[in-house]
Amino acid sequence: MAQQQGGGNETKGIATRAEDYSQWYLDIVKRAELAEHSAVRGCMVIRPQGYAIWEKLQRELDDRFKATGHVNAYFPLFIPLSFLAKEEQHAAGFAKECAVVTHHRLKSLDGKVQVDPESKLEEPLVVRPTSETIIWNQYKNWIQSYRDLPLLINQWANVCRWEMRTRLFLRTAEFLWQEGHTAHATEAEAREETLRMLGVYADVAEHVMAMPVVQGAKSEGERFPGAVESLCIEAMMQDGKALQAGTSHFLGQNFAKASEVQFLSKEGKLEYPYATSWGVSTRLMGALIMTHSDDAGLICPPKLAPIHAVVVPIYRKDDEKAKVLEEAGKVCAELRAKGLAVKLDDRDLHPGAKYYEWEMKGVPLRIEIGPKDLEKGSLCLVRRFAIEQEGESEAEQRKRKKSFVARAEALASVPALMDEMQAQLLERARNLRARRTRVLDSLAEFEAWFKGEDDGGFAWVHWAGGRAEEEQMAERFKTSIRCIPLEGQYPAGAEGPGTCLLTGKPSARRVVMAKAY
RNA sequence: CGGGGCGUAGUUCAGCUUGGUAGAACGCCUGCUUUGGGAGCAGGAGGUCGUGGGUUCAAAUCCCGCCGCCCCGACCA
Repeated sequence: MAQQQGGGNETKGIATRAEDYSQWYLDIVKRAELAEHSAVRGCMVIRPQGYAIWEKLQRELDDRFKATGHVNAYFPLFIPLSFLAKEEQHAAGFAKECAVVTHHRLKSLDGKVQVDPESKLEEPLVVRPTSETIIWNQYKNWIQSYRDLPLLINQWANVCRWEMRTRLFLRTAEFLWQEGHTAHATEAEAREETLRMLGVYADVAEHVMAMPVVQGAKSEGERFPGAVESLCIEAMMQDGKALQAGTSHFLGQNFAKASEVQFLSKEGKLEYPYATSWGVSTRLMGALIMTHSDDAGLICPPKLAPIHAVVVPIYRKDDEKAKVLEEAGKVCAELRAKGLAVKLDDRDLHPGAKYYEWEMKGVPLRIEIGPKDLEKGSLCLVRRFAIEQEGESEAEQRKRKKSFVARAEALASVPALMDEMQAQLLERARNLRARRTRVLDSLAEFEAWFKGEDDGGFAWVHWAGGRAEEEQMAERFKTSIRCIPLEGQYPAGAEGPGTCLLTGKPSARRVVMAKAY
């Protein structure tokens, strides 16, 4: 193991995926300095390394929102309790995980600063778990005519869901996200919007995060509270479990009715607009980590890497140092001129220490420059990862990641190398998912796979059960319907009707079942 | 909410059973030697031991209360 050095590795090593997948994930988050626990239960601190990735992800998403006609706005953090209560299903769905503000003042009592009991709010304020109700309350003022539609708004915000159990990035009490809230004159238009934004999410997942996803609809039991239909993208993590990576909901007229929003149509009729809402969160950071990283640390796709390449100078004596640093500076400048983010690591540390650190932090490319390179006019390029080959030793793989290339050629090759690594990561993730995907027709096969040692994966199975049957599957196998895939999402041989593996009833199409985060 | 664990230096932890001057490793700072896969030596800085009370000549240690965090499970748009 690369990280097992010099015997006492307690403070240096991280758990391997094979040993303890869950611990491995936590180790990466911590050691790559992406995030850490705060003093507040369930709330994390996103550190600069992690936030830089989130910012790039935000940019990719935001550009696409703008390109599809949306604009950004901002609504309050606090939602009056009565607003949340307006849509019954919605309120019930979030009731168990709300933070509530009940007072507005502190007071020194018995020498201690405490909540002033006399400052009780007339109406409690809920810290938004999602913003449909407060936004639609505002839309009431903005929508009167069909000419006001469609209304296409997105908000970047933090939300709070008082989860019983939290995990860094994957489920935290407070998290960052974006939530799009749109209003449309017709159902068809709103449904089209729901699909369009799901497509945007799938595009970002695959082509920015290099993370393949299945696009589909949620079953009734997994639907967003208040939605008519919930669409989602589901990704597979390296342990075979599913992670819901984004959702796009068709809300029908539920919120318009709850907030009494109506508009006059072209025909002069008073109508309720149709709504959508869609969101992705900092959970995507967890997805990114668990999709690509290895036992040496984070692997970050070039499109999201805050640093594309790190330059590590190598020298012995002062005169060597001066020459090497001069060359390193030039190399950095030339790469930056190509639009790459390059870091010169000239700290007074041994090169090996820097290698381990930047590998842990997931920088795609390392460039070593030493006296030998100056002499030969070459650069040493070391990729963060190489596609695994069967039967290959670690030493062999390490060698394959490293290449000595003539200076000009090396510099010219970097942009293409980034594209290549981006593509390889997607391919690698696709292959991994394919290895853990099965089209199954019997409960016996299903049971064997999910009760086996490796937790199964994505099972494409025929399904005609209802909520009760879903719960039965959850109890027996800890699996759930991740989604009912959209047309075009089905792998070869999985299309068409069949019979439900549990009930034996006829089924129109297969669904994806898996264990989930 | 159930089960388990933990709160002592920046971090990870030892010390607690059997009360008696606050410890280690890593990290950090300084100097010298080093630098192509986690450097070595020497010196140094750094802690009201989570919190409130009790027992005692004396409490990190024993007793009682409280608070907080982590992990596993239940739950989870």
